[in-house]
Amino acid sequence: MTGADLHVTAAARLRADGQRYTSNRKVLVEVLSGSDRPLTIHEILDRRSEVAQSSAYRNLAVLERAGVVHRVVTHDEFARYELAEELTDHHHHHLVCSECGAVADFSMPEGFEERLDAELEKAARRAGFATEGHRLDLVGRCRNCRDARG
Amino acid sequence: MTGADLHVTAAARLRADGQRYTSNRKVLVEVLSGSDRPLTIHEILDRRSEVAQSSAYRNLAVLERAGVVHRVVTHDEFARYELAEELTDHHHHHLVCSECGAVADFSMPEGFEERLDAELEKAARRAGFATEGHRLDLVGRCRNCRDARG
DNA sequence: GTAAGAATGAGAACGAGTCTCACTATAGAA
DNA sequence: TTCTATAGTGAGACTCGTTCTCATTCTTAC
Repeated sequence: MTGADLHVTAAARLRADGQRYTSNRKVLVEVLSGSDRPLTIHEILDRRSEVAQSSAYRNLAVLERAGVVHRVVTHDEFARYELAEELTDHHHHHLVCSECGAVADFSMPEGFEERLDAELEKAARRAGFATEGHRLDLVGRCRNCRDARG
Repeated sequence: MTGADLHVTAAARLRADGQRYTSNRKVLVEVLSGSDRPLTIHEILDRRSEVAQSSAYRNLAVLERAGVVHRVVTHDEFARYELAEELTDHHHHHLVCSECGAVADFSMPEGFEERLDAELEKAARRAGFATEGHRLDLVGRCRNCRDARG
C-alpha cells in the first residue's frame, strides 16, 4: 500500500468508527508506517515529540479500535504498536527476544499459512470460539543478546 | 504426569536452580495443576487465600525461572500462569477471547506441529535468532461473550 | 460567524507488579 | 538436639506504564 493509500484507508476506517483522522493520528500512522517492526510508545514519542504522551496513548487506542493499528504484547513491560496487517498488505509474525524484549517481523510460506488457518478454525469451532485471527510468535534470543553474553 | 511425579519434577527443577520446594510453592503448583487453563494471580489467590499476594508473585517468578510454570501474557491487564509443558506432557496453544481476555487451551495434530517447528526454525535462522520456543494463540470471541451481546 | 461536539495536553490518578524489611522456618554443622 | 547461617514469608510501601480529568483549543455543521 502506498503512502497516500495508507492515509485514505486509515481515514476511512476511522470514519466508519465515527472518528476523525486528525493530525496527531496521522503522525502516529506515519511513524508506524516508517518502521519495519512494532514500536513502543517511547520510541514513537522519541521520533515525533510534538505529540503529547497522553494523546499518543489515547489515539493509539482509538486507532486500534478502528482497526488501523495493532497492539503487540510481549513478556516485557512495554506494549508495542504496528500498523494493522490490512493496511500493510503483509501478513507476518513476530520474533520476540526473551532477553531484551525486542520484536522483529517475519513471514511464512503462504501455503503453510493456509493450513494453519484451517487447523485453527477447526480448534475454534470445537471450543465455541468465533475466530478473529491468530498470533504466532517465535520466542528466542536475538543476535545482539547472543553476542553480548553467549 | 501423575500428582506425585509432578511434585518430584517440580522439586528437582527448583533444586537444579538452587531453590527449595517450599509449601507455598507446592500450593501454587497444586492450584495450577488443578486447572485446565492459565490462571491469573487473583484467581490463584481466590482458590488458596493462605498465600500472600507478594509471596505469590515472588514464587511464581521463582517457579518460572526454574521452568516449572509459564507466564502467559494476553492483551488484557492481567498476567496468567500455567504449568510448564514439560510438566504436563501436553503441548498446547491458547484460545484468547478478545473481549474478556479469558484463555482456554487447545492443541493441534502432531504432524502439523512438526511442520510448524521446521518453518519457524528456518525463519529464526534467517533472522539470527536462537529459537527457544513458539507461541501460537487463536484470537476470537468466547462463547460467553458471543451469547452476551451477539 | 457561531454553537455543539470532539480533540488536545499537562498533570493527577490508578493499579498490576515489585521491593523492603522485620520476622519465621529450614537445613546442615556441631 | 541445639545452634546458626541462610532462605522464605507477608504486610505494606513503592514504581512506573497506562488511563483519566478537565480546562483549553480545534472542527464541523448550520
